[in-house]
Amino acid sequence: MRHRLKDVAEKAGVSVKTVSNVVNGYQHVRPTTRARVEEAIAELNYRPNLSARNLRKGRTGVIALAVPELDIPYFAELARHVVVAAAEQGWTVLIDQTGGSREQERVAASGIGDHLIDGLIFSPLALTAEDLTGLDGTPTVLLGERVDHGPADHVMIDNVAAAREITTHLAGLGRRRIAAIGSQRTVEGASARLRLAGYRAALTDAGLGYDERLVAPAPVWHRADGAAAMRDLLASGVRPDAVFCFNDTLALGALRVLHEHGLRAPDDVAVAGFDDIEDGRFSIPTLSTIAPDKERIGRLAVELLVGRIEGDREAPPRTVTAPYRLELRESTLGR
Amino acid sequence: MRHRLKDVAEKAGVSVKTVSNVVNGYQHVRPTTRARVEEAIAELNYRPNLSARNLRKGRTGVIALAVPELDIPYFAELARHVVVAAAEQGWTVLIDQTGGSREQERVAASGIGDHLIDGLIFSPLALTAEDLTGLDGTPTVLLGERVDHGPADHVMIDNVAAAREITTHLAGLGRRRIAAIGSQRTVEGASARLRLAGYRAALTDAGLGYDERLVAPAPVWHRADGAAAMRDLLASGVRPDAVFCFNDTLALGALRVLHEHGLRAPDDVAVAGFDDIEDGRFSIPTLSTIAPDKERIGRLAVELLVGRIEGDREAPPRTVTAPYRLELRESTLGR
DNA sequence: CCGACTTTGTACAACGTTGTAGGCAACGTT
DNA sequence: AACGTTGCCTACAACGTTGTACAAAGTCGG
Repeated sequence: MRHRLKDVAEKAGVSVKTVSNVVNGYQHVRPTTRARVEEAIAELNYRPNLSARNLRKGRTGVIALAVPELDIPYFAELARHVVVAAAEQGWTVLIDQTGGSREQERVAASGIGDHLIDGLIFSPLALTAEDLTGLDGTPTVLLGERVDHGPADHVMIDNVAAAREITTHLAGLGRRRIAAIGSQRTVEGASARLRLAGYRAALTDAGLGYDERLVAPAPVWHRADGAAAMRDLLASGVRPDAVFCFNDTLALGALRVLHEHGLRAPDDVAVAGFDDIEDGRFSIPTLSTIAPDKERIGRLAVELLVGRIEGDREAPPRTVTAPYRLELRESTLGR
Repeated sequence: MRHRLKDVAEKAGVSVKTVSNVVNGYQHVRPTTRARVEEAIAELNYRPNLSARNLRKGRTGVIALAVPELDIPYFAELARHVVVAAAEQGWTVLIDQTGGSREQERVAASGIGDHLIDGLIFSPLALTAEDLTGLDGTPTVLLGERVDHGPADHVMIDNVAAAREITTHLAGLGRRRIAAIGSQRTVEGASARLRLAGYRAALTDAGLGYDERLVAPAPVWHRADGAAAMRDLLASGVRPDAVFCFNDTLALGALRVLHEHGLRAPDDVAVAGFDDIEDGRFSIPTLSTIAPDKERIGRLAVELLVGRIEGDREAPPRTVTAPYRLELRESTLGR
């Protein structure tokens, strides 16, 4: 059976509030009393009832992390960092999968488990800025590029610069026909738009023309979509000598298809990705990529959110930019 | 601002309890009253406070899933299935990462967020049966092979049979020097022991001798460990012509090292894994593996847990076995 | 040894919800 | 007309905790 403050109080011969004071580490409890209470707590294996505490305090100590899909490695890795950063500050993280659908995302945004959470770290795909303004005021931090000047705090990396940098790397290898995989025409495709912009800027920098036939769309960014896009590129006869994929899973799918066609990376086609997921360090060949500082992103998101929860909720939204690194491996450099 | 039952009640001109009755769908509320209340609810955008409801009802509607690491794809995929299965029955899932350490696992087991959760689905690595008996009686379902006859419900697949089957497949290809990667001598290594047993049984079936030098240990089962183990095997000069890796990430690491050594899979060394993670369908070569029915496992775990929460908590522990499939791909069959 | 102040502890109310008990109409039955 | 029955609704208490107000005990300076 679970025990309550009352049980501990009776056992220690003090009032309920005194036990509460001990549990919460208040001063003004005589050491002898404190010891007696602590003994009773240990003996009964007392644990506070969080629902009651939350009801009283108006806080739950739980924040939610909403991501499109956990089995996209990037989000799984990010989740780990968020959980760790939150735990350091005594917060529990509830992880929610939205599947990337607008409906699910709206449900998540408007209060997973309703009053269960104090704040939300949210990596939206489909949601628009307007969807977010309708929130009841749950403190929210956005990850990624979806909403440019939304009503919430925001952690991002400079997608345009990163995409430009890695495309420039491809051009620097002497590649002239650099393809891109992952473009999207939908509203959801904010990241895609930014990365495409970086890609185009790099082409201009390198004095290369922009050829629309070298840009392959991918509705979502799974391995299978990268594979399909690469197949289309090869079938269309445009013969790229390099491909910049807008994320790593796309790139892994593309590598697979190149292999199926008997083409070698990077000899025939250099391949670069974006995200630096674990797989890319062991793929054949290993994958050159943009490595966002995920640990930093997770930590910043938690800091912003906790600041919002405990501080001024009406302060203007802040946008924080996290650093990234160029991680060059075999898929562009060879062995 | 958030509204309470009381606000709705005042607006609708009824008592607080009547609003509660409407919210909970009780009968004996006149349609006209119900309509008036519902209108007020909509107008105020009322959401029940779960902490208060939980306090009153003694239930939170939240179950936790504790896994070692989310960025091990197997667990991420499993998590998705658990979340989906739970959502279908109206339960929210809180995902917790234990990191596989005994200490963290014990914390998780003894009540993540204390009274916040009604039950726990738990995939332990390091915890022993005794650790679990100490629980306060939070309904728990175990996943995986750790605790054979522990005090809790259990969902598993037949590891011995599966390992035997895939090893037999390797032998059936005519391979004579079949190595194994992933053995563990620690208490944590229950899965490792079972899979090793299946491997040995298959060797016997095939009339092959057991050669200890062909069995490489791996303290944890990440890609890097598979790579290290494969390197050791090659360096030791035992030259296997096949490897059964105890999970897919180990196998991907092994494939990588074979490639670095200029060996081809499956021509020189056939490679098989275990878990059927997404990566294995796009790796080069694609990976032959044991495919546990993860969707089924997730669903069974939720069903067992909910049954435990809502039903008889004292019933004897049940063990349920989920099916698996042999998924043969290029790493053993070639193209 | 007294008054003022500090320390230590207590009683009570409140957080928002739901279960229990019961009240008041309206109805049909004797 | 008196009665029990049913349908609809309300008042109250309780879940376990903590903030507020205050009482009791201890300490200190004069």
